[in-house]
Amino acid sequence: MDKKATINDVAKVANVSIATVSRYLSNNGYPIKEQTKISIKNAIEQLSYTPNIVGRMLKTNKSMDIGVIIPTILNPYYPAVIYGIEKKAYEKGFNILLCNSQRDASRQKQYVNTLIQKQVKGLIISSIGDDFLLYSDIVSKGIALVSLEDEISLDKVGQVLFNYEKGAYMAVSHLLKLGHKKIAFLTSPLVRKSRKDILKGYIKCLKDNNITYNKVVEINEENEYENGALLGAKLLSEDDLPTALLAVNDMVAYGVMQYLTQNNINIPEDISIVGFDDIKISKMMNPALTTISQPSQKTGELAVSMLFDILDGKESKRILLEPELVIRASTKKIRGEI
Amino acid sequence: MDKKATINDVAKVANVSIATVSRYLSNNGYPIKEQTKISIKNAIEQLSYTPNIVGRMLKTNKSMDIGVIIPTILNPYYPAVIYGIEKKAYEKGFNILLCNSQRDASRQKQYVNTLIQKQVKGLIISSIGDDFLLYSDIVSKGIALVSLEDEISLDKVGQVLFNYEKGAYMAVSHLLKLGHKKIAFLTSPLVRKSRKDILKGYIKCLKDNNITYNKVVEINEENEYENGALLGAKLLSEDDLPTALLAVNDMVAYGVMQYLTQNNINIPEDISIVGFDDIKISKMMNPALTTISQPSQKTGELAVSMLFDILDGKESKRILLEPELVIRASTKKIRGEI
DNA sequence: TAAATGTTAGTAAACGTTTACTATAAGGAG
DNA sequence: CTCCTTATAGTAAACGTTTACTAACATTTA
Repeated sequence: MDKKATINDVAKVANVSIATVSRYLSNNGYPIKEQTKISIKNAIEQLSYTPNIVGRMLKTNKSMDIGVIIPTILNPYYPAVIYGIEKKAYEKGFNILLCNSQRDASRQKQYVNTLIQKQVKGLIISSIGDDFLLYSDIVSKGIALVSLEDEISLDKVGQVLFNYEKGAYMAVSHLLKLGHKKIAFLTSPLVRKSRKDILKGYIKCLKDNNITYNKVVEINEENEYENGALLGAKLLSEDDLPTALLAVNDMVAYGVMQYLTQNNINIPEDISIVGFDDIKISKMMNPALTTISQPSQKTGELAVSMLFDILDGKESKRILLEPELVIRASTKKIRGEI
Repeated sequence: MDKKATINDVAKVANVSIATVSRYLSNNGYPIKEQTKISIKNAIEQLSYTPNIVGRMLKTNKSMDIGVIIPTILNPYYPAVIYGIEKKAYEKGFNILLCNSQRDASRQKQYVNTLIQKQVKGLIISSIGDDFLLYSDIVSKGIALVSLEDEISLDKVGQVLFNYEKGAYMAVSHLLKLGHKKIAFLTSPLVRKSRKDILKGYIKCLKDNNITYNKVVEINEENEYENGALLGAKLLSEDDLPTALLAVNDMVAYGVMQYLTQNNINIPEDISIVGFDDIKISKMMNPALTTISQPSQKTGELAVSMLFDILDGKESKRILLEPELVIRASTKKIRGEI
């Protein structure tokens, strides 16, 4: 708990200059006598000296941190993304500053500011909304920026996107093929572009198949866990029940499933349901959830690679990941069809 | 992308000294003329200046980061803990450096080193194992340390513990009350103290109730998601099947449930199962999982409070959280009993 | 009116590093 | 024996802040 040892202390004990100690530590080919090396090594041990990265950072301006801003860590989709990010970042010796915006724009802005001030090398953000000024501010500070999911109309920004519209289209197609004609879309607030795209895909597929029935059930709450019950209740309160559902994400789907089951509606016998994301547990649910797979871990890994590419001065890219339909037990042919 | 503006640039533009700018920024009662304030404000805007926290940190030695090391982010228990940590930390203006040890001791050690070098103010760790040296190293560097789940025999370390043994005892009691006499314990490698404690509770409860049947099914894999199938297979490969199961955590329970269901064993009709953790989705499973509730978010919040207490020089505490049995649908009276 | 006080601002020394220069000694080339 | 090179090490100036001193006024106070 005493004062931490610095490079000066080490130099004094080893009876060399701080430059030599610094060189010893940086371990770049600079030649140092074996003798000297040993005494420095001993001094370091004796003082249990640890380099102060803050000092180094100030001098070299080489931060080894990347900021990560996500809307919520409670939807397992994001931990999976973070897993990918952390994995790749660790390989490069980078650390992650994790920020949870809680889907709150001012909180997100505050986090961005802090991260800039902390001199992060890069920033990966799954943003609440399209805040052009925020992004350009980051970029103009020389910080590599990668956006997840939401499209940003700005140069020099890496983007790992997902074809939400197509995903929704595939989901609805699947339900139509099973004979469903009354398909509802259950969703959290339609604020993010990704969600709006899902809506688009849903509408488009219905239109393309000349289905007139459509029902969008939206609620104001952001908390996905509790949304299920709310959405379920709202759904059941109306007449003309659908026979199939598309949920904006898997978590919402679970909530709805649970609510419906509790209200004696069987899945998939009475109502089929398709989720969105394919988080790990979706295959463990009973019934296992049919869903649109979005490669979360890969998204994280790609984001980091892209970030390093930008830092290396390469042209910033834009990747559009394609959805995949994973058919499990929560969807089946409509009653009466063979 | 030009050179970032510094406090010197601001001072020059505003035509004042850097000291004045610094005072303006720190916004502590130091009196500054309105006139001066305005010109500084303008200069800052004009240059779109952002303070460099690294410079500040070096001078003040006041880091606003806390390191968090967890074994895996893929088990939703940890994101919930992180949620609690982040929430509390944000209130105090602290940021989180998230590290995923992947249950790998050397990786954990490396992360600890990096965090020390980054001058984190505190460190919250859910550790792989009991590495006394590692801990004392941290403490001796003046970094506040809080350990989650695992007990550390070291002064000055905050500890948020959980009564695993009692939890297991309660789980087994519950199963016994339902008439089960053949209860197996399914677990990932018994390396962490927490897991060993669960085993203890399991054994003790059986002994207290004069039950001789016991079966511990352990596998070497750490990946909880895939464990289920492995454990399930191992279980079914033996004769004398149990009628009830205790899983080391909810994720393992899901895996097992899924495997058993696929092999035409119904839960809870054929086999009852109790999990451990009560992660959010456990109530959304179908059947919903009976489990021992471990307050994840609260654990995170307590850890941060404790950390700040230590930083404030208060006596470091040790909190033992008590388990709670949450009865849901995955357990029922043994076949034949009324 | 002189001294004391309050307001406002500047100077310069840290904080712990890295690194461009510079310096010394030793060994080879001519 | 001079001159070059190579191996090794030191000096000191940065990096962007904060802050203890000091300074210059203006305003009270006695």
